[in-house]
Amino acid sequence: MAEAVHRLIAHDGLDAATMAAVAREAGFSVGLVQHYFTSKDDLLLFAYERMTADQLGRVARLVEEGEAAQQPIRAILKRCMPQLWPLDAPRRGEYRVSRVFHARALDNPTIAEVGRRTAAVVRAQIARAVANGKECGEVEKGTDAELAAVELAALIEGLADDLYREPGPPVGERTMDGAAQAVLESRLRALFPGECRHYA
Amino acid sequence: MAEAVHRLIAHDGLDAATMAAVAREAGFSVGLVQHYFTSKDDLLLFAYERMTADQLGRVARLVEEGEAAQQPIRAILKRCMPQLWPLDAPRRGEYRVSRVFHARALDNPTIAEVGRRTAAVVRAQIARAVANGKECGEVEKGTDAELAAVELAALIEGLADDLYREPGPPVGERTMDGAAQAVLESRLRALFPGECRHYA
DNA sequence: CCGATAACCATACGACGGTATGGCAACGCC
DNA sequence: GGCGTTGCCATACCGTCGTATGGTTATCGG
Repeated sequence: MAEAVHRLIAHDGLDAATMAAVAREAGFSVGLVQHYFTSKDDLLLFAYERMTADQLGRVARLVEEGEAAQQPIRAILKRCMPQLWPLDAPRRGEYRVSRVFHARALDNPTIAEVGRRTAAVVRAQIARAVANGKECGEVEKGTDAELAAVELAALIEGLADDLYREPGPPVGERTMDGAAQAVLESRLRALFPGECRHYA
Repeated sequence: MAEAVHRLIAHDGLDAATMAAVAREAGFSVGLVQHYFTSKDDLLLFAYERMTADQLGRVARLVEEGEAAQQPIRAILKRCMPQLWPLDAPRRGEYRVSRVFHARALDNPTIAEVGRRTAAVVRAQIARAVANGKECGEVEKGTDAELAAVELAALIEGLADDLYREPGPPVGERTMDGAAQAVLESRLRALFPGECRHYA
């Protein structure tokens, strides 16, 4: 059912995610989804939490893989962050859903809390990455990990908006896609200038 | 009427901005707002355009003032950008409205176009500021103005989200407010390291 | 002064969405 | 084998919202 909600919102917006539509999309009856979710808000909240959990899970897996392959932290971050960018169809869908809930969070404390928490998790993960970088020599000692995390997290979010608005084709003489990648790359290179001294 | 729409959305969300509510808030009858706006979408679009125009106008005025006072470009930018941040009540209102329309833009091409245009204007203004900075010595010649503009614009947007979520009080041991200011300050200082050679 | 256009209003209409209700089938415990 | 609990459904209900309609007042050019 959560998948149905996700599909509907991703494809046609929140208004399309009516109880009847969700039931139809999921192949059940309206009564059944009522049986599992006491209200529509419950349903939406569940779908939202599920999606954010998915996203965080994906990046966690990437981090794990990267660490296993002994990649430098900068490289890991560079692979993780575009996970939250609307670069292909499924992620454009996720972006759409996230924006919808972002707006809904303005008047729904529960949803706002989910958003707040995931944002905090993202920041914390980046901060940890930077701290680790200081440990292993990729990051200069003077760098403020918390501040760097705030910056990078904000950058990802902001660039995601631009990427959604201007997909593929050019803005000016460069594609937004390339610009976003370039900006991220440049900031990561500035924040992680060194080489890891642990891995040969 | 546009003001009424703005107030309602800013205070109670999009759902509160019903035709009847808008009419009541504005002190008119439902029929009258129908008289001026052929549909609700029209009304919302108008209110949205009005708000973005307001914002851009404010920024433009600040730029003008700054130039008149012969402030360095970095200082001007530093004063302009928080205009788009939800730091006080009216700007929190604007932020809320902008998020609502941001979501609505996902399924409404006209609104999306307005968002796209204003984002482009913001980017262009920043890019021009950077270019001017190169001219007058505040910015290093090697800096890519377009790229810097994309970065700064994205940064503002992303930080705005954080600021709305975590107003005033602390996250970790620093207020988000301070963190955002610090991040912006640091990036501006990195991108505008020099002094203007025109003004004594 | 008059007639038309614009400002303005109260209300009716039609549609739709979330929830409530009552009921049917199936399964498992006594 | 009965019986209650659970899974599941169709549909009725009620509120609300956007819009349509018909009419009333005011404004103003000729």
